[in-house]
Amino acid sequence: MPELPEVETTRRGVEPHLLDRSIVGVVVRDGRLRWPVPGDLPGLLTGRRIAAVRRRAKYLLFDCGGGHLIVHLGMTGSLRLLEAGVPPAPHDHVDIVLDDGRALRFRDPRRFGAILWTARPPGEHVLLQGLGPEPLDGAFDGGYLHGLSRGRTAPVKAFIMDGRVVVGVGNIYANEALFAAGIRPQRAAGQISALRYQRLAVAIKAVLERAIAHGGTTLRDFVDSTGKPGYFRHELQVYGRGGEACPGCGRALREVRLGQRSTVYCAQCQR
DNA sequence: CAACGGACCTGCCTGC
DNA sequence: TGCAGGCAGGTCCGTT
Repeated sequence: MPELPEVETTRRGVEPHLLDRSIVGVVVRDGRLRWPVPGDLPGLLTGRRIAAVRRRAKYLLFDCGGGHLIVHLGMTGSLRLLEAGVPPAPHDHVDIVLDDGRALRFRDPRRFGAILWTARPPGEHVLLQGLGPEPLDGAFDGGYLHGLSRGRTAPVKAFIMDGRVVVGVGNIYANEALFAAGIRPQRAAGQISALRYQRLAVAIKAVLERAIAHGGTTLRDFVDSTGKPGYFRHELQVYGRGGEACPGCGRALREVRLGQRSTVYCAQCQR
């Protein structure tokens, strides 16, 4: 599921309900996530007050004062805020129970997500080290992409999906941004001009911001903190539309596999 | 380093 | 109807 817009939608949904709430209990029904949930997570969290909910890349960071809970939603994860007494469904692996009786519930059918704890500044955690800039920050622009890409032979789509280059751009939005910028996904990253990278950086920012405004994209699993899907799916120009008419020129969109990922583009509009 | 394939895991859809 | 195979929003890890 979650690329940056879905994670940010989740963050915005849960934050107002968590700020200054205290954690009174933690229920781990299945701790077998991408990495095992720390066995002492209930002990680590119980009694702590949540001071902030931040996001770095696709990680949610819950500032608990004296430590941070790190949550990643993987491919199929979601976080919902539930009233007391809602019985758990399959794949509802972890509940964090708050002092108002409600619970933050983590669901993740494929268990590619993660729930970790760090007592250090979260940016020092091994998973957050070496990450590239946030795409919506000013430091991320066409000049940055152009400079970093010189000499690279990998396809530009793989380049912008590499978290060391820029974070938060997953398969859906990489396809969408490349279409908006008129760049063919297979083109070697190192042979794209500065001007075209400028267009690409603008396109990445625009598509992510629009997706956030629509509450993210739901293909199957993603729901926001209230359990509702995101509505950006209806705005997608190319992802999931292989064989359909290009919104720009009307020719059939092509669908290929690039780096084992479904890739859709218009051979006419994207060069 | 950079690039690439495989791995992790469950559910859903397609085609035989 | 049943079953095998392929595919899905991520990203780490090992090999070349």
